Amino acid sequence: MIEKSIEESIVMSIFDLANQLKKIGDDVYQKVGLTTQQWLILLHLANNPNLPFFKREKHDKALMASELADSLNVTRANITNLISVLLDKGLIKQYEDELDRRKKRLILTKEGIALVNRTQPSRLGVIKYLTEGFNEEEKKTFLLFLEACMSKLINEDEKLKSFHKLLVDAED
Amino acid sequence: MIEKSIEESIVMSIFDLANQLKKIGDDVYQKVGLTTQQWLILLHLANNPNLPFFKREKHDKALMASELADSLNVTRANITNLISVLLDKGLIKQYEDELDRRKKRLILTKEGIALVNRTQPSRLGVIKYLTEGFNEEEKKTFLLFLEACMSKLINEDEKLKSFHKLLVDAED
DNA sequence: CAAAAATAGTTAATATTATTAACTATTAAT
DNA sequence: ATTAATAGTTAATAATATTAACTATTTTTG
Repeated sequence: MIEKSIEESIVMSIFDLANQLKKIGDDVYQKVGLTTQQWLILLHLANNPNLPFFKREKHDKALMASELADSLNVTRANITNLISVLLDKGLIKQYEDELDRRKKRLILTKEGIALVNRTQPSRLGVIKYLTEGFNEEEKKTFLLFLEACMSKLINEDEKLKSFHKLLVDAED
Repeated sequence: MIEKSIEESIVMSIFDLANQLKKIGDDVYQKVGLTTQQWLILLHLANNPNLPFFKREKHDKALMASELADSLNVTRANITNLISVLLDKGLIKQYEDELDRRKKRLILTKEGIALVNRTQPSRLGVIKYLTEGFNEEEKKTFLLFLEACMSKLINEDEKLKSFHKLLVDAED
C-alpha cells in the first residue's frame, strides 16, 4: 500500500495539469495546422519572454536549431524534422551565420509573425482563465515554486543520478 | 513583441517542469524495461492515492481499461496496446467482471507489485529532493493551486470552447 | 418488451514524435 | 597540425498516439 504524500501529489498534479494543457493546446493549434511542438518553436522564434528558456539565458542573436533542442529537451535530429515542416509552410526562414558557418539562424517570416499574433487571443484567454481567482501575490509565489523546482533539476544532475543508483543497486 | 506576463510564465513553467520530470522518469523506468505510460498504469493499479485520478473519484473495484484511458487522457485503443505489453511481461493480469461481462478488471501480479516496490525508493528520492527547502504550508498552498487549475480545466469545458472560437472567428 | 443507444474492448491502418547511429562540414582546443 | 567539439543532416526505427470500423454486452426509452 503506497502512502499518501503531499510531495508525490504535487508531482502527479504537475504531470496531469501539463497533460491537460497540452491537449487543449493541441486542439487550438490543430485548427491552424500545427502541432504543439511546432507551435512551441514559433513561440521561441517570437522571443516570447515568458518561456523559461529566455529566463535562464539571454539571447541577442536569432536562435539556432541546437538551442531549440536544448529548450524543448529533445534531440537535434528531431528539431531538424520539425523545422523542415515549418520551412515548408513558409512560417520560418533560415540564414547562415556569417561568423560561424556551421550555424543556421532561424527567424519568423511575415506569415509566421501573423500566425503567432492570430493565436494570441485564444492562448491568452485560456491562460488568464486558468489563473483567475488568485491574486498577484499568490501567482508570484506559485511561479517561484515552479522555478525553484526547475533549477534543482537542471543544476544538480549528479544528485539525480544518485537516485537512479538506488534502483540499479536493487537489481543485483 | 509579446509581453511579459506572470500567468503565461506559470503555464510555460508547468510545461517545462513536467517535461523535465518525464525525462527523469524515462531514465529510471527504462532500466526496468518500461515506458513512462506503462509505469503510470502500474501506479494506478497499485492504487497510488497521490494520483489525481483517485482524488477525483473513489474506486472500490479494480480498474478497467476505459478508466485508465480517462485518467491518462488517451484513447481506449491506446490503452489496449499498453496493457498487452504489461500482460506479456507478466506484470498485470485481467479478469472478467461477473456482473457486467463487457468489463475486464485489471490487477497487478506478484511480479508487478514487486516491481512497483522496487522502484519506490528512487522515485520518492527524486520527489522529496525536488520539494525540499519548502515548508509544509508552502507545499500545501502549491498543491491547492495546482488542483484549482485542474478542476477549472475539467469542469468548465464550455468556457474553454469559447476561447477556441476566438481563433476560428479570426480565420474568416 | 423490442429497438436504439451507450459502453467496453479490440483490431488495423496510420500519423506523430521521438530516438540512435553514422555522416559532413566547420570551428576550437591542445 | 592533429584532435575535440559543435552544428546540422540523414536513414532506420521505436514508442505513442490517433481514427474508424468492428464485436459483444448492457442500458435506455418509446
